[in-house]
Amino acid sequence: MLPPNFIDDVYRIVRSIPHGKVTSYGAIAKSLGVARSSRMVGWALNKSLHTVPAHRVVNRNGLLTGKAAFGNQNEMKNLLEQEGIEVQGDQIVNFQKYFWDPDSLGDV
DNA sequence: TGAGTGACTGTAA
DNA sequence: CTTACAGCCACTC
Repeated sequence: MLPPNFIDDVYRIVRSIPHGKVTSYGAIAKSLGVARSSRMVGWALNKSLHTVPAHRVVNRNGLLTGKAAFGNQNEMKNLLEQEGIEVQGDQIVNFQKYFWDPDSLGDV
């Protein structure tokens, strides 16, 4: 079972994503020790949609899979572009270049 | 109570 | 290269 503070942990990590960077559900899940529950990360974000910069979280392909949750499906793309991230259609260009590993929190 | 669904991922064919 | 399947956990009907 997920820790009761799971959402809070996701909240903290997502908020820690540097400006102009993005990460994936799996990376967050892994960082929390629930690598196999990546879906739960998306679920947690949905619960905290308006309390975290969820637009910085995409799937492992850099695809804006959660854009629908923003109400306006262009909102997520817009937010990313505002941070200097190039988005083509629903996918981040050079995703690997913008990718940020949550585990690098303590590395800095 | 049981079955279906989802902001995912990894592996196999 | 794309498509399919299984595992995962919580929520909703």
